[in-house]
Amino acid sequence: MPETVENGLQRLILDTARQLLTTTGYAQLSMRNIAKTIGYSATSIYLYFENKDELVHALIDEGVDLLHERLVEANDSCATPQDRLLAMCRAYVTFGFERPEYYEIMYVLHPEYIKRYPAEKYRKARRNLELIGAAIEEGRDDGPSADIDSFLAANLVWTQLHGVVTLLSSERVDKRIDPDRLIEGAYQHILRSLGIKGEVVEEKS
Amino acid sequence: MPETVENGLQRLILDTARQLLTTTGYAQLSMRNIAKTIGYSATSIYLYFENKDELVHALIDEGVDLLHERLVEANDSCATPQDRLLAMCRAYVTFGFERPEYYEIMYVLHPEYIKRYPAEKYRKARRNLELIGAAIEEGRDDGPSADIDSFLAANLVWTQLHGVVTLLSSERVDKRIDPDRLIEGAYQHILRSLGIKGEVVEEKS
DNA sequence: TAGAGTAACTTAACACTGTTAACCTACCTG
DNA sequence: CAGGTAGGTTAACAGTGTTAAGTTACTCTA
Repeated sequence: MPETVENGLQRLILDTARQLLTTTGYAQLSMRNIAKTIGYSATSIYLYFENKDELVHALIDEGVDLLHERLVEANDSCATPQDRLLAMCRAYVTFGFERPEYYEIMYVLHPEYIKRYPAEKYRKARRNLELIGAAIEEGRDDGPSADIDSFLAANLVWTQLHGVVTLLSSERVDKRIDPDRLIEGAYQHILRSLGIKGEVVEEKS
Repeated sequence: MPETVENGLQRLILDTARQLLTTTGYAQLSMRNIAKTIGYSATSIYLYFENKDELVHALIDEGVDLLHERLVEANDSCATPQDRLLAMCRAYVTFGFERPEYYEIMYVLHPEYIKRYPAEKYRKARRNLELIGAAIEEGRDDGPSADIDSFLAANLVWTQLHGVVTLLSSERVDKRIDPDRLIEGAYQHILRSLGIKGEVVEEKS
């Protein structure tokens, strides 16, 4: 029965859950597995989390923050709006492939979780889309339009990227399709449909 | 212990599974639930299906056929390639929303299933994309390009539609976004990026 | 200092899940 | 009539999330 000196068991549970999620995947993320690895009984978790959903919500929250960091980083690393948009698209897709477990609980898993997902966390998730929307807004050739339109456009970018990430990483895309070409094609697809004249460097691999 | 006169229990199991899937959703589709509704024991199912995966594969197969019918129907109902492409996009999205349980097992659920998904069924699923690819190929303004390119384009269309369907039906899209506008926007997105000059009728609702 | 209260954690149990092994029973065949 | 087998069954295993009840051990108060 180990005892944490610091903030207590809650932190330990969350850390273990995150580690278990990233190493063994969501399928192995059970209350009993978490408990076993920290040497507590499974029911102890319920002293700090109402149920598994709430625990997963906390992990989703971490994932949203993680993605946000990456998007901000991409956004800050480029000067022009076109480059910023493209960099954020790349950052999003990279996140999807590098942290599939996070991506899964954030955007793929059954929305039983989401139903009870607190509104405050929704707001955090929305920041990411607003970041994309801002780049679109600034990058428009024909002056600024209504805010809601660039937000809609951001959502269209999102759906495109989400489709690429999920279908590729679930291996549902035909093997004759080169993943990189599909991804780069999606970027071109996005830029062209937004009327942004930034050309994508042709793939070479 | 009811007894089927026709092809036997296999058919009955499959019919019940399909009905259970569409009425109560995948979450309630358990071996014991299927067995209970037909008045057999759960283990009887294993006399006709190796495991639950194989049963789900059969249902996926039905879903693929169902979607294919709808796409062919859409394809046949329009004259120009542009209209055919748009009609198929609409048919795909409509299928996704009208048969969410089928869509879920076909394109969303965890790919543990897909891993063992037989190659023959992969081929059937590919027909749907080839249908879209053909319309793109014919609709191109600048003459025919290589076959693989229009197939890639078809996959890009697919990822866009898939993203819209999954994010909308999992209620992850911001409530300030009108679903219909997002969907129609996706169609415009697709047509514009493909360089197809067919204009989409402006939404009015 | 004794007693009460409570915080932190445990075990046992319930109702599920997919799946396997062993069994039973009725029928068909040599 | 004996034997094999097709087509079912029950019991069980290992796993899941979750709840109820029980057990410590520490702290605060009269």
